[in-house]
Amino acid sequence: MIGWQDVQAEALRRIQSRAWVPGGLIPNEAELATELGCARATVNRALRALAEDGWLERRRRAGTRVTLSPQRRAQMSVPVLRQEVEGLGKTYAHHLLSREVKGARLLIQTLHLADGAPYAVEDREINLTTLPAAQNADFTELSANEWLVQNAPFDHGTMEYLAEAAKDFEVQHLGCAASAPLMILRRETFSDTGLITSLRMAYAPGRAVRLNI
Amino acid sequence: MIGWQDVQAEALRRIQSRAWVPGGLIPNEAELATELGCARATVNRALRALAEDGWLERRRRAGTRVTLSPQRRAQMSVPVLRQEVEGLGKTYAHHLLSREVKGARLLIQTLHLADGAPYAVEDREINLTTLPAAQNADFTELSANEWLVQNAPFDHGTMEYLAEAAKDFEVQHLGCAASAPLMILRRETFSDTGLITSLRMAYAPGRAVRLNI
DNA sequence: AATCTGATTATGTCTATACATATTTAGAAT
DNA sequence: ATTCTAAATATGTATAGACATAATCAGATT
Repeated sequence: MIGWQDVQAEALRRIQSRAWVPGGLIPNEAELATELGCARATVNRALRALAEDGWLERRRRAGTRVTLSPQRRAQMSVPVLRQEVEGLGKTYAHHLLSREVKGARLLIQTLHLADGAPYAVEDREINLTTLPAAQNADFTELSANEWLVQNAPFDHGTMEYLAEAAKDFEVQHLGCAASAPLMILRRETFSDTGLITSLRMAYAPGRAVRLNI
Repeated sequence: MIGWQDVQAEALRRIQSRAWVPGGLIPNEAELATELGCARATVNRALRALAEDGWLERRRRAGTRVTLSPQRRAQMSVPVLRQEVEGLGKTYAHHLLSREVKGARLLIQTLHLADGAPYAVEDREINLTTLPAAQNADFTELSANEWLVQNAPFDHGTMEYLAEAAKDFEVQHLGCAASAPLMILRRETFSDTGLITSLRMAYAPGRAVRLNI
């Protein structure tokens, strides 16, 4: 019995071997089903998966084409520091450095530690308009990062990694050399009602952002 | 008529409202199908999609559970410099800086330009054992990056972003300050027969790695 | 108590069929 | 030629039914 993964593998072979040329139309689902000896639904599932992975472009009635330049996509999970640190086999801890309310904005600074050594410093702003509950949260036990993961499911957001020279504040808490090159993460997350939180995280030297492709 | 996207939306609502508690079992497909008034296949498609997005964990016979800490995943496309630069509305160009064969390794250095200004310098190594055709390729017209995209479909690979101080070689070609903080990309790509190519790319200051979540 | 065995069960998948929907194409009317 | 309209077509999706597969459970055996 031929399954959808077999169909997918065969289709991918034809794409990579250029039997199906980039930009060109491929046979329709019914034809492929007949040729490969399976139901159209099976072909559909295989081609849909390839389209999700960026190999094919599909439009009703217009048919299915091989993507011109198959942009490979890489996935990474949104970092939760505790898990990241514990994944390295180290013990996670954090210190609340400061906490201040300015109007509807709650400003928080946190130092994250791995085996007692500075791992990252975080400068966070929480929007109390969209998330009033944060006003009363105690971030000394549960870090703001973790509290938000548990209490504020988000809809969408943006992440941005930059290389910047360490600022005084970061030099002080990370214990790195003055203006050392640091990996900086900026992130903003939104719920359907608006901005929840934005942050700037500076990682201690040596931290890499790894992705699999 | 209730469709799989409706089922997905309803399930997501229950997850986010904690009607289905994190870590807990949810009703099985047959029950949900009866409750929502659709076929099991429709529920299956919805829950499968949620599992792919990390909201649910499914195992045969064991049932479906809400993921304890829904690790949101971010996607980015593997950068092809020409497209990246042209996406910024600038003109792309490149210079082959050096090309050398050392045994079975082809070493290539390339400077990438955006509107004539240095955008990145690339230090690449191509494995001639897995890709002998590269020996005869002319990388002055088509950059090594693009030549490989077109001629060496890869299976899998790793990417790693780092923040490092600019080396002399990079200072010289990017025209940045000595030991300026630079975003560095290391990448290795493999085919089923082994390593195809590895590279170190240093981006001119200010370049960010953006992801959507 | 420990181990094995078969029944049970929830998800995984395939099939045939049907209809929906977006698009294109061809033909008719202007 | 242009515009409108209807037919054709490829993908999208829903359904019932069937069997596959993995994990679990309960009972029997050692």
